[in-house]
Amino acid sequence: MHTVKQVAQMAGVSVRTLHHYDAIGLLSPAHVGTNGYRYYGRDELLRLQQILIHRELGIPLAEIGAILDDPGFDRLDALVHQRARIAQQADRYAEMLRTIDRTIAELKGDRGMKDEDLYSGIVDPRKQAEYEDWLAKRYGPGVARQIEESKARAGALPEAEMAAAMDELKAVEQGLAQAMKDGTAPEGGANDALLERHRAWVSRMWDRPCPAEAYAGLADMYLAHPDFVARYEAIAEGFAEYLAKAMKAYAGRLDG
Amino acid sequence: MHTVKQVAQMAGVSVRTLHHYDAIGLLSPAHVGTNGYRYYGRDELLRLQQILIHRELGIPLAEIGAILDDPGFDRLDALVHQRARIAQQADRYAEMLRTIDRTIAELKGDRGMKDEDLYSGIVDPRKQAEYEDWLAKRYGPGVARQIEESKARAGALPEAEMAAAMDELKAVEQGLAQAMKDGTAPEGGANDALLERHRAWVSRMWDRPCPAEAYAGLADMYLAHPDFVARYEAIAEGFAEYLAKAMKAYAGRLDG
DNA sequence: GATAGTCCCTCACGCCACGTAAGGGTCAAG
DNA sequence: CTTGACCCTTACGTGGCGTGAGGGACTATC
Repeated sequence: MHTVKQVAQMAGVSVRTLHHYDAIGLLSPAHVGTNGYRYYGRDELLRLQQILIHRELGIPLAEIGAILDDPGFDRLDALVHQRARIAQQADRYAEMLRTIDRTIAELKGDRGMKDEDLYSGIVDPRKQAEYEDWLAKRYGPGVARQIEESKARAGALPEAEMAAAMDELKAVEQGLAQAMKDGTAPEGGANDALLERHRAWVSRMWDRPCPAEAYAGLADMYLAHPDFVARYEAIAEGFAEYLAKAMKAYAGRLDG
Repeated sequence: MHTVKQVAQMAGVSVRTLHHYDAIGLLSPAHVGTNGYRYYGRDELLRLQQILIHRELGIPLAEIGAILDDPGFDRLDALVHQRARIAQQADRYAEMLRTIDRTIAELKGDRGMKDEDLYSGIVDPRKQAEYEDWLAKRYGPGVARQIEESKARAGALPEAEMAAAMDELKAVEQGLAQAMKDGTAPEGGANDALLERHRAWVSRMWDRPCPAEAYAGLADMYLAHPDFVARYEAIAEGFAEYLAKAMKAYAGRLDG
């Protein structure tokens, strides 16, 4: 059990903020003493973490409450989701850095930089005019026109489909990485559901079936090339090898 | 000269915001027509960029105005400064990601995570008491222990090195993606510096030299495998093909 | 040259997420 | 039993806009 000040210091918010969150029913203490003191436990700390992550993403408090109190709310699922959004923000910052660099270069050298380029990465994607378009594209109508547009550039997938595909890939990888961390053996059948999703994903991206041997070959290819290794090692230490082993074992079972 | 709406769309702010900035004297139009219309020029766009960067860092508008209007203010100098702060923020996001990952792991596995660890990266460093400690840790002593920890897992790269490698890869990719957006031809020699960095990176990861043919082969491999295509298309539409072309052309020049 | 559609303007009130006192209990250490 | 750091509630203030309302201005088309 922690007092307001303890929680405030840990979480980097003010005491007033905790009072406020209590007042609006967003975060109530686990316990209130007869003296009126607020005491917070582990669960409240976790909830506060969620609140702060959401807040960081610019979501209004009322909405955060609605999300967290939704009966269908799954903490794990939400975290995975928020992780992706945070990663997006991180990317935005990376682009801001590049924009600043280019602006610096221009101030020094006077090379041409288009006006709108001044803001790449600084623009909050939520506020960009295309955002609603994007949402509509992703969930609603207007798909027809969109497909036409994206076919202009041959071979490329529509953005929405690509985003969905990346999400799926990420989810599968996270699942497998977790399995590794949990000590699940790569060769066992415990990961088969995830591996099947992975294989299906590959097949979708190839736009043709991915039989067992091809899948096993892919595993070898992963290990042989640094970009893959780097990418998977970034997810978790030792993950590249784990993934390759799991894929080959699964392929073997498919063939068997 | 741009109207309010044009500027608003470029910069990702609302028209109301521009009105507001005008009202408080933070950003005045270059010109106001007899009809009262506001018109903004290049200088104002640059100033707005500065404003938004500062705002992103949580600096109040009044203070931003004071900073920008300070007679000793040097745009270049300020940009360099802000760059550093943005980079710091980016680091914070990276740590948030790690915190989230650890929380995910804990929710699944119930392994111990100290209460205060729930907030590492989420805490705004300005508010955290340990901020100075953190700086000391980062640049000062205590480095030895860190290195020891990361070498615990043999064979794998130390985390720090991996992070640096990923940064380098990202930088190169971003640079090439930008070149593509700028209309630079993939086969021309304009990207050679970046491509050499890329080849050197591959070689470092392989831990053996990467001759021209191997590099060209890698390009083919990129195109042949969905994970790569997906990853590069996520960076920018058409980038997978662009990168492959550039790599092969560069390999050709190396050989020739 | 009328009509419609899209832009632009100036008030002016409202709102969210707290900040900031004011006034007063509580608790652990010395 | 006092001191000082903590806790409480109540209440008003503030920053950075959002969101109309009401009304001109410009462009295109019929």
